[in-house]
Amino acid sequence: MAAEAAVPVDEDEAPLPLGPRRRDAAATREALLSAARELIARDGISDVSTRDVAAAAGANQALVYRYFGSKEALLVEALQPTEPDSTISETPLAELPRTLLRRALDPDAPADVRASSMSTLVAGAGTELVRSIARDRIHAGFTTQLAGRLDGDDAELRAELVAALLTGISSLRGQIGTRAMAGADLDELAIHVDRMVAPLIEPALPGTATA
Amino acid sequence: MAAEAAVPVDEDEAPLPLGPRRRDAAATREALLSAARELIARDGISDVSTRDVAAAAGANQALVYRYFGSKEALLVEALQPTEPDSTISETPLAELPRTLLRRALDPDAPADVRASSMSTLVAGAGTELVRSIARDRIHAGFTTQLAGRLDGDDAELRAELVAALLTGISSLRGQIGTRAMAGADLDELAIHVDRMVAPLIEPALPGTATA
DNA sequence: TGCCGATGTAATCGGCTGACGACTTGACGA
DNA sequence: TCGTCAAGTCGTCAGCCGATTACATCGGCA
Repeated sequence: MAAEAAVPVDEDEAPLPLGPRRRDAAATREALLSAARELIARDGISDVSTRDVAAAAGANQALVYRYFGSKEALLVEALQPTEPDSTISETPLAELPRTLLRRALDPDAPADVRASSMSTLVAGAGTELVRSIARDRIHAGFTTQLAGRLDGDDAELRAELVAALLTGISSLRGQIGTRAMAGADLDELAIHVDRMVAPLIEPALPGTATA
Repeated sequence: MAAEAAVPVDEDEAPLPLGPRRRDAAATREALLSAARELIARDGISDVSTRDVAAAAGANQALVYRYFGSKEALLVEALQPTEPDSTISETPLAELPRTLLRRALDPDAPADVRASSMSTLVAGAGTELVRSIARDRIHAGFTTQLAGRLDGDDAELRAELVAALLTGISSLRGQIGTRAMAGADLDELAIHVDRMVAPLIEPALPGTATA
């Protein structure tokens, strides 16, 4: 399954034109991380074992403990975002709901994106460790960024409501496979999401009573 | 223990989680089911073992297999709704969102209600069995009932969007414990939920294009 | 060249799990 | 009184898990 294990055209020096890359600690570590993200995205956090990760990475299971110390530490590092995401801060507010929706539901996204997505984290929230990771990721990577673009005093709550909606949609469509949700066209979904999110992100209308 | 001259048959299904109920097959079976629901509601579906259920029920672990045949069969029966719920069909549409929200977030609800709630089912969707149960439960117990009260051709999709929102809120507030969501007052939440759900349940506005 | 640390491997340990079979206990009827 | 059978108990098996240890091997450096 490891697509990069057979072709040693990676960084560093490449004095070996042929032959498998052996005894490369950094590459092995990265292969374990990559395999962990792949399995997390495919099977969920709670269904990942160190033996599966090692096998998928073409490495020995004991190396998980040499390089990460514990299974938890491996998962924590695998669930970290690989690169900062500026979607929320750069997308126009009017296009933001469907942009976020599209990204949350994209099944072809890279494994590291899917592994650390909100719905994957919520689905694997069986341990306090995963719960705290999910809490921090949603807060730092979603809530504060979106809340910063909203007006009003309860901007943070409204931002989390957007997160809740996206998480719920992703769960019902991608995991449970509810009929209408799984069969719906993405644009059709986006229309409804737009209308649901609008009251949260639009500035308070003067004509609408606050009660 | 020959002191009692007459043994009245009064302790049939007394809700006593403790007490040496001996040689009562129906009661033991029910105790196992009740304990399973309690543990599912507390720890999630995937964290329930037959030994834990038996211990919580004050029964022997082997009895799980005598009365249910397998762990799966026990869980399937434990996740069935104990009584039909007419909340969706009887509550006025205008009050429905906050009524459903209150019920989804009530931490004092009976164990069987919490065990078979949408968020619990979604959180334990690690196996295809649980996924199919969640699919059926949401469809029969929520989607069709709510969709039946909505107008328009995509009523089922809009009903599932309500389910997605409630599921997401319940997950973020009850499991992850996101800051704003966990700290928000329920009435404050209900105001936003009302505004989010309104575009889904209100009859199509004449001024809005259907495309 | 020969050493030695870094890298990788195999085997194993203790624990928990679902599942099963053999056994014991108790109640009830002939 | 005693046989029978359901109800409940006990011990165990096989598998997977995280984690650890002892050992094998490669490769750079003196």
